[in-house]
Amino acid sequence: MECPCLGTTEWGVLGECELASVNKSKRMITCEPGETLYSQGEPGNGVYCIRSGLIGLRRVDANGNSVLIRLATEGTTVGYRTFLTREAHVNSAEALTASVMCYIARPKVEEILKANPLLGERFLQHFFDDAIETENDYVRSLTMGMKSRFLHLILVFYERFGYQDENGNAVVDLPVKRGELAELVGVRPESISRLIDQLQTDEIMRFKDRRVQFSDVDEVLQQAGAIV
Amino acid sequence: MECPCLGTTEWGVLGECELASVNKSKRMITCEPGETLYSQGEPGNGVYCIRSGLIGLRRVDANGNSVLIRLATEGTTVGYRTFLTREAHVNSAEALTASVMCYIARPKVEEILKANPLLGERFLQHFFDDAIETENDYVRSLTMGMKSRFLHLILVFYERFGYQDENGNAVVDLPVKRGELAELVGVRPESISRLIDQLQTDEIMRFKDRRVQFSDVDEVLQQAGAIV
DNA sequence: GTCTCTCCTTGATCTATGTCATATTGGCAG
DNA sequence: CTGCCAATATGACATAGATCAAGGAGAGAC
Repeated sequence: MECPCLGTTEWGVLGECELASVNKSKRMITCEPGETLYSQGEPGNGVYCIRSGLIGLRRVDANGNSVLIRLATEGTTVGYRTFLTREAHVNSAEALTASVMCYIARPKVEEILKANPLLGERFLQHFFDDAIETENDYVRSLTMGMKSRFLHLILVFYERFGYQDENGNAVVDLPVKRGELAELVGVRPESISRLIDQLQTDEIMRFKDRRVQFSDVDEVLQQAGAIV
Repeated sequence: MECPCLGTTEWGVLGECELASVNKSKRMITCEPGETLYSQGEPGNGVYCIRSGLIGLRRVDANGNSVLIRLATEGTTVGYRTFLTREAHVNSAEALTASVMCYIARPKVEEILKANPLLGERFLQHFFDDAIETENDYVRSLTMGMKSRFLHLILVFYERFGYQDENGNAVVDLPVKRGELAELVGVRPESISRLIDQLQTDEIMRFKDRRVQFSDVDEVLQQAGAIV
C-alpha cells in the first residue's frame, strides 16, 4: 500500500525509485493510546513516520520523574536522531491517541541515507528545529509561570489544529487530556484544573471537554505575558 | 602562530595540510569578561574555537528574560550550529572570564567542511550532545527544586575543574560569580545566597569566595535528590 | 439499570522561591 | 586612608504551585 506521508514531509526529497523502495520495505503499525513505540535506553532500530495520530516524546530522569518533552503529529518522523548519531534512544515515544505510522527499519534507512544525502539534511534541519524549540521551552520553564506556559501551549495547538468558528472565534480541539497538558507544561494536574477555572472566570478562554474557544489571539498572547 | 586547540578536539580529525590551512586563516581574539562574541539573531559568520577562558551561551526571550543555557570551555567550538543549518544565531555568546579564542571565518569553515566531512560529523555529535544536555536541563527544571539543580551544577563544575586537596576533600574553584550561578540554575541571586547559607549550615559544602569544598561526592548526589 | 474505573475537580494547607528594601563586604581609584 | 562601586547577604513579606485528601462525573462492562 502507498503511504501518503512518504511523498510529503522529509521523505519528499526522495526520487520515485527510492520512494518505491522505502514503500516496499516499510511496515505499517497501529498503536492504541498508551502504547510505546520505543523506550529510552533502547538502541534505535528504525524510524517511524507518523501517518495519523499523536505521539508523545517523554523523558524520564533517574528519579522516575517523567516529562512530555515534545509532541509529534502527522507527517513527522520520530526516532531519526539515532540515525544521525548512532546512539541509544534518549527518550521514549508513546502514542497519545490511536495512531498509525510507518516503520522503516535501520538497514533501509541507512541505505537511503547513503544514496540520498538530502534526506539526512532534512533530518538534520528537523533535529535543529527540535533543539531550538527545546531551548525555548527550557527558557520559558525558568522565566515564565504556569499560566504563560499553558497559554503558549494552547496557542501551539491552535496553530496546528485550530480553526475559526462561524462567529470568528478561535477554536481548538485539544488532542490530549488534562493530565497530559499538565505534563507538557510541567506542573501537576490539579494546578491545570485551577488554572483553567481561573481562565474561564477571567473570560479569557472557554473550555468544554477538550474544546477550547477564545475570541482574540492577541489578547491571549498578552495574557501569556508576551509583549504584544 | 600555532593554535593548540586545533590539534585536539573536533578539529583533530583534520589532516596536516587542512590544519595548516585553517591555522593560516584563523584569527586570534581576546575577550574581556562581559564581551560579546555574537548576538542572538545575527547571521553566523564564523566559528570560535575556545583556547582558554569561559564562554556563556545565553538565550533572551521576547520579554527580555535572559538565561544562561550552557557554558563552553577550553577546546570547545561555539557557533558551529549555524554551519550545520545556515540559520541565524539563536543565542548569544559572551565571555564570562577573560578568554582567548580562534575565529575561523565562514568561507574557510565551509571549504574545510566540504573537503573533510569528518569535521561535520564531529560538529554533529557535539550538537547532539548539547541537545541531550539541554533536554536534561529542561526536565530537571521541571521536576527538581533549586537545591538539586544547584548541586548538580556544582558537580558539573567539579567534573570539569575539580580536584582533591591533601585531605581528600573535593575542591572546585567556580569559574563564575554568584549571579551567574543563579542564571545557570534559573533562580534569583538572593535565592542562591540563601541556599549557599543553608548548605553550609547543614555542613554539606563550604563556600569561600569562588572556592567550594565538600568531602563526599556521593553525599552531594544524595542531597541533590539522586537515587544513589 | 448500576458498578467500577479513570479522569477531573475542589478545598485546605504547606513550602519554595520571588520580590523589594536595606545592609555589608571587598576591591580599587584617588 | 577615604570614598565609591559592584557583588553579596539578610530580613520581611507575598505568591505560585505542590501536596494531600475528598468529592464528582462520564464511559464501558455486565
